[in-house]
Amino acid sequence: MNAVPPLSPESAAPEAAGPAFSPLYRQIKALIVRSLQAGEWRPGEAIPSEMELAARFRVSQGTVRKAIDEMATENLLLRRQGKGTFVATHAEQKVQYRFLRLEPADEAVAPGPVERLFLDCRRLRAPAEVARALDMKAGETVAQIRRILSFGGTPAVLDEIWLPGTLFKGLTAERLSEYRGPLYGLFESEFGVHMVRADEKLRAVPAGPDEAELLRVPVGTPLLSVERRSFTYGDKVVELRRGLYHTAKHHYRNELS
Amino acid sequence: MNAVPPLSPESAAPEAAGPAFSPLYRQIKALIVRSLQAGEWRPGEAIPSEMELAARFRVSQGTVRKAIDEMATENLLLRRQGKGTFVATHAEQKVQYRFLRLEPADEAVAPGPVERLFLDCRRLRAPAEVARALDMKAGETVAQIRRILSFGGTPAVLDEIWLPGTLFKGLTAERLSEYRGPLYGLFESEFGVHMVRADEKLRAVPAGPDEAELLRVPVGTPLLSVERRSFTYGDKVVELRRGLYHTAKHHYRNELS
DNA sequence: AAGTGGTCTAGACCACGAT
DNA sequence: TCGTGGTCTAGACCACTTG
Repeated sequence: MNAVPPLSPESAAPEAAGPAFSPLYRQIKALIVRSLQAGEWRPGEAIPSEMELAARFRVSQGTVRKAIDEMATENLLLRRQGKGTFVATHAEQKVQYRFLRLEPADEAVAPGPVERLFLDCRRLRAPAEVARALDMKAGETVAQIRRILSFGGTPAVLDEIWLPGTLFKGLTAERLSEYRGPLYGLFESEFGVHMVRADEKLRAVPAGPDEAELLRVPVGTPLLSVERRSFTYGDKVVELRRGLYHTAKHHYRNELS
Repeated sequence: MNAVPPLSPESAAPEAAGPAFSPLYRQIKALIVRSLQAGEWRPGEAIPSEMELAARFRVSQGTVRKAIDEMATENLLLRRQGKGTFVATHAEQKVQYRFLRLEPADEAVAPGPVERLFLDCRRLRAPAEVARALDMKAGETVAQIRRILSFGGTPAVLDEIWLPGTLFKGLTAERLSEYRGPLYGLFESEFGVHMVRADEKLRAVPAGPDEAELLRVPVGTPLLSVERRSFTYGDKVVELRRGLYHTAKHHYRNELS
């Protein structure tokens, strides 16, 4: 027994250009991703057990397992032995601020909670550059947020965030201030947009006048510029973010392999 | 049949504090790592087939496979379907400069080859800070290299590299200049030291007088400071490196998930 | 005790590369 | 054609969590 007909490897990619062969577990994975995308299971909830999914897709448990394995290493799902497999979430997670790589330079300093201050939240027509990065037409409306993150009273991050207007309709400064925890948690629960992965481009730049004042540093101070594009399911860009990090007492940590 | 006696799960971690249980495939993985460490197979060479390893360790092919799977995702090994499984190498690899995340900001610009210029290569007693980072006693001898990387004639990276003297005995400026390709390739073939992973701390800093001259930028220009510790098998630190990246025409790329 | 994910095995067959 | 890694299955048992 190989697979239920509509799942047979041939049916997946009959084109001449693409990969000629797609293993069964990848097709299962794609189906599970589609269910996540459709909101069949919400962030934080458990998905069906491996046995149930195996029965549903008419494959063996091992095949489902391999599909889930990949999704777990991509941080789409979270396995907990004895309990089940859960949809990853940015809210109420042990590791808050999953995408923030900034950490205290001095190991002795306890990290402490992050203070969030929202400067403004507006809706406007997307500048050409922003529209291009967000895969939108120039002139469509976007939401723009500016905010500051502080550690122990000292401002360390100045963020400028751009979001597609259609996805974030009722976004206001008020709702931002009320919400506790990371922005991505709010995006999930209030707008049903789950950030799955991101890429970043880092540069060292001098602080401009406005930025210097907001971060309380002299004009020209070197800052770490972090340009991030965030994606949901299906590799769709849903956020453009430009962060300026003051790296006197913090640094950006990265692991290579 | 579970395992050959000396591999029984119990024997792996009888301590009270540590993890009470270590699956068989992790024990196999540890054995393979030990063989790599001992140089049984050199970088670029093929290791024995899964079947051979299964016979050697008296486990099933699936168990060996899971061990190798983990090592492949950690970039210790490289699987090539139909050919075999190979020891990862920094030399003669498609992706040269595996640990260098700098790339041209303008996508239109072809990357082109990197030009390397060695400024000096000395042996000296390790400053306290360097000794601590390299897990050495203060005063032991270390090798220090300074060099510049240029792209298309424009200097972009100024590196200062510290290596334990005991591991890199015959290291001279001459041998550095002669070798083609990434430093880590030379470390592998000439000194038998294979870099397996690294961590980095990034900051934005102003260019000092010397640095400014070498990188041909004005004093005070913001530079991206990249402090890297590199590890061999067994999590042993074997390199400390401080890079200053000029990020006007390049940026440091990172992926988050 | 029951249900979940985690491990291990054994065997069949497929895709790929070299010969 | 052969040997390699890659996929898929089926079944047994283990470890962890909850009732």
